[in-house]
This record gives sequence, structure tokens and C-alpha cells, in this order.
Amino acid sequence: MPDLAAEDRSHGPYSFERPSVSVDVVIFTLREGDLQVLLIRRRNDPFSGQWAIPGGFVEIDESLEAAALRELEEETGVKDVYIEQLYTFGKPDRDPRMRVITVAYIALVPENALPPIRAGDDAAEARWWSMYDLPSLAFDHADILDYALTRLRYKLEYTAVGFELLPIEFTLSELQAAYETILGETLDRGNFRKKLRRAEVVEATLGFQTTGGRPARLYRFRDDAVAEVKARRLFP
Amino acid sequence: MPDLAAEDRSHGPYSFERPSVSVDVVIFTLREGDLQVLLIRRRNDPFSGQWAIPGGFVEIDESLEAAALRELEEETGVKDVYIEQLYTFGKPDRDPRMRVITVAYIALVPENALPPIRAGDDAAEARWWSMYDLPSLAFDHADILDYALTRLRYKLEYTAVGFELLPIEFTLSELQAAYETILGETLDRGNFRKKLRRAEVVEATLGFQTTGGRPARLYRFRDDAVAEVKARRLFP
DNA sequence: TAAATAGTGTCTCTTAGACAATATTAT
DNA sequence: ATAATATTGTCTAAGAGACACTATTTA
Repeated sequence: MPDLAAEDRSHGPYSFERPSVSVDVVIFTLREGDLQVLLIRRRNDPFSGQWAIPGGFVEIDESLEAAALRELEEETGVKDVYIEQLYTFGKPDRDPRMRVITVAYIALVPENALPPIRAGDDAAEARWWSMYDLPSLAFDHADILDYALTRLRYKLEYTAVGFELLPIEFTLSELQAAYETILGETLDRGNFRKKLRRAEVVEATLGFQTTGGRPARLYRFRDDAVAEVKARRLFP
Repeated sequence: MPDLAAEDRSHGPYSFERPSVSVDVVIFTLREGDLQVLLIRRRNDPFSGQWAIPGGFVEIDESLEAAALRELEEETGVKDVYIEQLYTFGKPDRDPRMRVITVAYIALVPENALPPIRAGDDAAEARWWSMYDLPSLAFDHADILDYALTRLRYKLEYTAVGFELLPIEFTLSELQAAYETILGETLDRGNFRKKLRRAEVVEATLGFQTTGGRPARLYRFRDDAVAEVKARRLFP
């Protein structure tokens, strides 16, 4: 931290020369057998009519994470979900109006926890888009989504973060389908299950689910695996 | 991105209610067979006399990375080194004077590229500290250092980032010692070399270095491994 | 019975880790 | 020769990937 007195002229409370800070939230869910992301269509310039990641400015007395959760709830009505800081984007010209530094977050929301989407005040429209078929995006939001997908895939491989996208109980075939959708590749059934057994992240329940063939056992994530993800959540 | 017009009252150019943004740079080097970090002793309140990570406010027209590189050069005279964004810390009360959101960076500097350290204007003193024997720190800087070490260790395991801390040519024993110092554990010689061979990140040069026993061959990092790290640098 | 889906087992190759053996220098 | 350090190899166990086999349901 610099000494404030030495820099008051350019950064003290009476200066106008300071950047604004926003949070943008990349909201992922699994819908229609697809990895989808919630985007809003901008009502005003710049980029009026273009699609963008939901976000907003950080209030003076709220933490970055609180701001991201607030924006998430304002846009979707969703609370109590997994969010994680992604990266801070700060090129001086990323917003043509003024200097805006944005702290990007990822949110993972299970489909069954999603209320119907409604557009907020500042959006002409809000809807889900497939991550694999995106529209043209405002600002540097295409970069942010690119990186968000990279990070999500990465985390999926070495943590149990996938449970944040699934209902409480699920079949292993459903879990595998979720992994395949997110990773963008097919996985071997036997090896996938072997890996799950070794990792000890899921446990069988007593229930079954009929599927058209042999009924599938229902599983849930183990409490300790969930706890580990939640612990990492606060401080990656 | 939010719509600006709808929020001008609290965040437009005439508002005083916006956070300041700073960058803090955790500068690592290997010195005296130790992993060390450069800290400055604060000249002014708050935390006057306490040690802190060097940093400063982001200028209105410079990118975050440019700000981090500028601060690094102002504090140490070092240019052209590896830096990487670590995390953005934004709790409202992390600075008792005012709201400051700080984007933390990691810099890796080889000892032989370091000029003698001099304290900048805003510091009473500047010196290297062992990461394993740190003083009490101002602000939330202990958290930042903690996380920086975690990230450094992590990157060391899966990238060739170590070369940023070593001279151009080095023996494999020196490289192993560097890894051991950073990871805080001893490694098996044979397995370490086997892993290096498989990873194809280093290549032998023609030189040797006398060591008191059998002379050790000098190695350098392969260009493509270095290029990969540099490519990741801009956008993790 | 056939089709569909669930679940398990086996083989091979790679890798990680522990540890032993050999090589080359200085004293 | 001995000490010191460098370099390579060997054994074993664990893990990843390809693929085949068995199980249980519906139509």
C-alpha cells in the first residue's frame, strides 16, 4: 500500500481521476443438456442492443463478493449459490465512456433452483445462451466468457465443484453427461466411475430412477467433499 | 456491464462515492538459499512503521498490469520480469482510511537481475524478508502473501514458471534446490530428474560447473517452455 | 427376445516414489 | 583411497485409458 498523503492530489477524496469498479457475473447452468450462460441485452449505449454479462457497480460499503451476489440476485432472484472470483479486467479502453475496472465472478446455479428469468431495469431482455453458440458480445465480455469456461473446466477436473450444477440427488449417468457437456468431450463410462470411486466424492442413496433401461441408482455428493469446495470458495 | 445512465447518481463522474483502486506487487526472489519477498516499512499512518507489500494507485489511463510493472520498477528498478495477477482483495474495511480495492500481482525476479534495493519516497526502509520468517504486516497483507505462496507453489508444479527465478544457465542440482526451497520439502534426485526429462522443459548446454565433486552439467530452459509460460502470463 | 441403459472387470501402458548403483571430480 | 557431488537405473505400486463383459429393466 502506498502512502496516501504523498498521492492525495491524484487519488484523494477530492479527485475525479479515479477508475470506477464494477463486478460482472458469469452465471452458468446446465439446461437442455447444454452448458448455458445468462446474458442480458443492453438497452443503452454504448453497445446498445448487444448482449452482455450481467453486472453492476460496487457500492462503497460492500465487499466484491457481496456485490457479485447482489447483482446475481437482482438479475435472477437466485441466492445461496457457488460464486468464485475469476479475474480482474482493467484495460483503460475496455469501456468507451470512462475508465471501468471490472472484477469478474463465476456463479454456478443448478437448473432446478432457477426462478423464471426476468429482465432487470437496465436490460431490454435477458435469456440463456449456449456457451457453444454465443452471440456477439459487448465490451470485452467475449474474453471474460472464454476465460470463465477455461476455469470451469479446470476446476471440474480437480475439485467436486460439479455438484453446484446438479440437483441434490442424481444418477452417475447424469453426472457423467454433465461433465461431458462442460468439458466438451465424451468420457468412458467405466473409467469415469472408477475415478469417482477413488475420489470418494459421491455416495449412494437408497433410491433409484427409472430410465427406460435398467434403473439407475441415485447418488449424492458427500458432505465432506461439498465442505471442501465451500471452504475453497471464500479464498481460492 | 450495467447501464451507466441509470446509475449516474452514485457512480457517475460527479460522485465521490467510488472506491480507489491500487495494485500491490508480491516480489519473489531466491536469495541466500531462501525464498524471499521484498517489503517496505511504512513511513506514515495508518500502520506507520509496519512492513507492507509495495504498491500504489492505478493511474486513470494505465492498465492494471502496467501499474504493477510501474510500481515494481519504482520500488526495485527491475523491468521485463514475469508478473501475474493473483487476486483482487476488496473488503470494505481493509484500509481504515477509505475504501481501497487492491489488485494483487506476483512478480518473479532472478537474483542476478536485481539492482541494490533502495527505499522509495513513501517508505522508511525496504528490504528482503524470508517467506518463512515474516514480520507482522500492515493491512491484509499477510493474507496476500499467504495466497501468493500457495499460488507460486501450485504453478511450479504444473508449469515451467521456475525459470523466472533462476539465471539463464543452471545445474539440475541448483534447479532442484530452488524447487525444494519454494515447495518447502525435499525431493528425490532421481525422480526429480526423471520428471524433468519427461516434461522436456530443460535442455543441456555444453558447459559444466565445478562443484567440489563431479562437475555438473549446465542446463537452460527450452525456448518453447519459456514461450508457453510467457503466453500464459498475459492471460492465465 | 431385442433394445436400452446401468454397472463391473480386465488388460496394458504410463507415472510416481523409494532406493540402489555407477560416474567424475578434488583432496 | 576417500569424500563429495552428479547421473542413471531398477523395482513396485498406483493410476489412466481402451474395451469387453454382465445386469436389469421396458417394449
